[in-house]
Amino acid sequence: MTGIRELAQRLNLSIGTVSRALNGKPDVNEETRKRVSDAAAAMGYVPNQAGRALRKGATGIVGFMMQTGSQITGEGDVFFMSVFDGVQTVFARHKLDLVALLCSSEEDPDAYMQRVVARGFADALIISATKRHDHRIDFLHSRKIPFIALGRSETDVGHPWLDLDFEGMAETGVSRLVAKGHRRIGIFAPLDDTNLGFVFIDAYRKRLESHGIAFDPDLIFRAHPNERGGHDIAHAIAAMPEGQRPTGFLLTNEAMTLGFYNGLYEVGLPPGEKLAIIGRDSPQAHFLLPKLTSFHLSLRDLGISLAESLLASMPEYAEMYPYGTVREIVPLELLEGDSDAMCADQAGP
Amino acid sequence: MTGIRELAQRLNLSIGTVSRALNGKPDVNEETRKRVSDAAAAMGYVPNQAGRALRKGATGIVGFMMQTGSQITGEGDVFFMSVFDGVQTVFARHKLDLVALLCSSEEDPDAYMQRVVARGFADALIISATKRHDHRIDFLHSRKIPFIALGRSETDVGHPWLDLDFEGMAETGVSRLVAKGHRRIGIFAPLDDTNLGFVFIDAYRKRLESHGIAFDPDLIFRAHPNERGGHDIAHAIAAMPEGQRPTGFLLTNEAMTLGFYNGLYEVGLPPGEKLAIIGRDSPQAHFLLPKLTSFHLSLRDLGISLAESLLASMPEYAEMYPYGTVREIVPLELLEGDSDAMCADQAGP
DNA sequence: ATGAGCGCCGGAAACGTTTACGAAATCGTA
DNA sequence: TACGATTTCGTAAACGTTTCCGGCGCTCAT
Repeated sequence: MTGIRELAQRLNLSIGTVSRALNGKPDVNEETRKRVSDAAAAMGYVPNQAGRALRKGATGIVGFMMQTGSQITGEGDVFFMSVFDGVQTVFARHKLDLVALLCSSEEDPDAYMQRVVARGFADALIISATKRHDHRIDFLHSRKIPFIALGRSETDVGHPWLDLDFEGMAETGVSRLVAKGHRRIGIFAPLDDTNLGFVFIDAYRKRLESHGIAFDPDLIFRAHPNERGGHDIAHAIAAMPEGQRPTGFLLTNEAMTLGFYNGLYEVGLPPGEKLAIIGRDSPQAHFLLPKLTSFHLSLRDLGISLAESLLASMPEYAEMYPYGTVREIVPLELLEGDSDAMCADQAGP
Repeated sequence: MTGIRELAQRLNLSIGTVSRALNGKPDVNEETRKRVSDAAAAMGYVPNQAGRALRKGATGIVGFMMQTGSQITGEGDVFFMSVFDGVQTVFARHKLDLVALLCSSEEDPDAYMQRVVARGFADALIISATKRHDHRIDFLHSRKIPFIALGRSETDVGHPWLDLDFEGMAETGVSRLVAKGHRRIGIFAPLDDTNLGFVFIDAYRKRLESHGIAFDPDLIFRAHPNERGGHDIAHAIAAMPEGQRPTGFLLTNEAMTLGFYNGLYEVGLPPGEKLAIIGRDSPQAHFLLPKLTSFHLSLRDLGISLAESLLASMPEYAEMYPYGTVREIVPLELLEGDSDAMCADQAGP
């Protein structure tokens, strides 16, 4: 292994000078700086992670915490991959490395996160799938670890977060379906205490009542937010007496939208005919028939915002991203399709 | 931050003794060892990653390299998540940490891997989606980094690998379809030079010829190995003149199987009626109608084997996993369904 | 000519941990 | 009692890097 010592020796320089040259410190001659970086490239020198981290007290690593375990995957996997990519492109500009930290299905997620933090593994963290009351937020705040949450939460320590506009989706979704004559509008909600569930149901209920429609808890369908969950809901709907079934449905998850579509075909309730659907857009959804009416969001852009907002809350990057502590709800775009094109007279009683 | 120094001071011990006590070294009194671990737990002491890594020359981290970028995701995401979980449960037993290294869509995967290795970020690596000729293998071997490949490759440095039994899938798949009267059997192949493509096509061709059926390159459908790819193939088939279409089809990818199914419904070629299908099993596939005939494999078990085989090739764990360097093809189980139940007379000329 | 200022570089400490080595204490045995 | 063996612990070096500090040589103004 070629360390900074070999490099210095070969150049007849001290290791201090070499280090300063490589790190862009001011007090080094430009010519020698070039000599150093040339030699470094030639010898394939890359600074040792551990040594640098030990001295600087920072690792240059940001962790993106996700859940794994096929049956309880918090959100769609495609979702994470795209967001991740966006985050990474921003961090790369600052020579920060992003790693995905996937908590094993056998380990407690909170304990896992605490271990990661205590070891000083990452300088900053991105957490997702925030619960209504989330210990992780308190913990990270008490340890003064820079972090950003993808998702709002009731536990608020003044930390930065980004979240999708679930209120907006509920409101335009409900109003759009009501305008088409629907009065029995079903929605999806997660099984656990993920915060988005509360937010979404609240907004849905309020908007219904503003249209003079009573809230019916039987129209809230709980499932895992993945493809299978969507499938399950389709079957649950088919099992209901025909008069009690929803005539319109609102989904906020990409994978679930796909599963729901397929499930409806299976149970003989083709989307757009027997049931009006507004779902979430995704690359895969572009091939659905009938064309899906959906809420669109660039996940890569979401990742970029996430990264920039996190950097804004880190002292050493704050002046490059002078956003303050961002706490923002990002809107989604409505893509009109045919899946909710059912007209009023078909819409039931 | 509470370091080993504070801990030692509080116990009136030297840091050396504390370290030995915590690391299970023999020359420390059992009573003091207990005192130390109790105090460590009470103070919430966790050894600093960087300090330990610097001294030991090993990080205790294993990297699982994946590709990202929604359009070129090498394999299904569900696939990775499940395998990852299996790997992690094994590593957890040895206090090894597994992190997912996702190369950004903007960076060269090879360069990314070299940076990771040169920095001494991970002690060992898992690589996947091996190419027919794969630089990564040569590089890792030359650097003497323990690694295992998920997938065979022509570049062979005597390294350990695990791979799925693509020959077996081709052989039983072809023979099963031929037995039902099919003579035009289509298969999927990846667009790039991923090695599995070559292996699969070879076995397919040989088995066809052993049945006296001529190989027809038009029956090889190239696409990305994901849901959209499956969808694309369905449309490609529908666009063919009816006589030239395959009457049977073989898929080796989970996500693609799902996309293919849906695509076939869209283009009016329902699976099991107009086209016999044998695909890859997945949790999502259990809900397909007609019931999918598929090759099943526990991805979690695959992950476990992967982890154990990697450990077997690491000197410090070799005696716990005395497998030598494993280079193994793992078989898949055939799950009989109805998607290939089409009888001979329907199967066309 | 002399001191201040500046550009550039070398020396050395420091980060937190592990581990080789030696020392002290205890024990058993001749 | 004396001496080797054993147990238990402290000391200090080492891992690779960054950064503070001091020093050299040079220029420029006094």
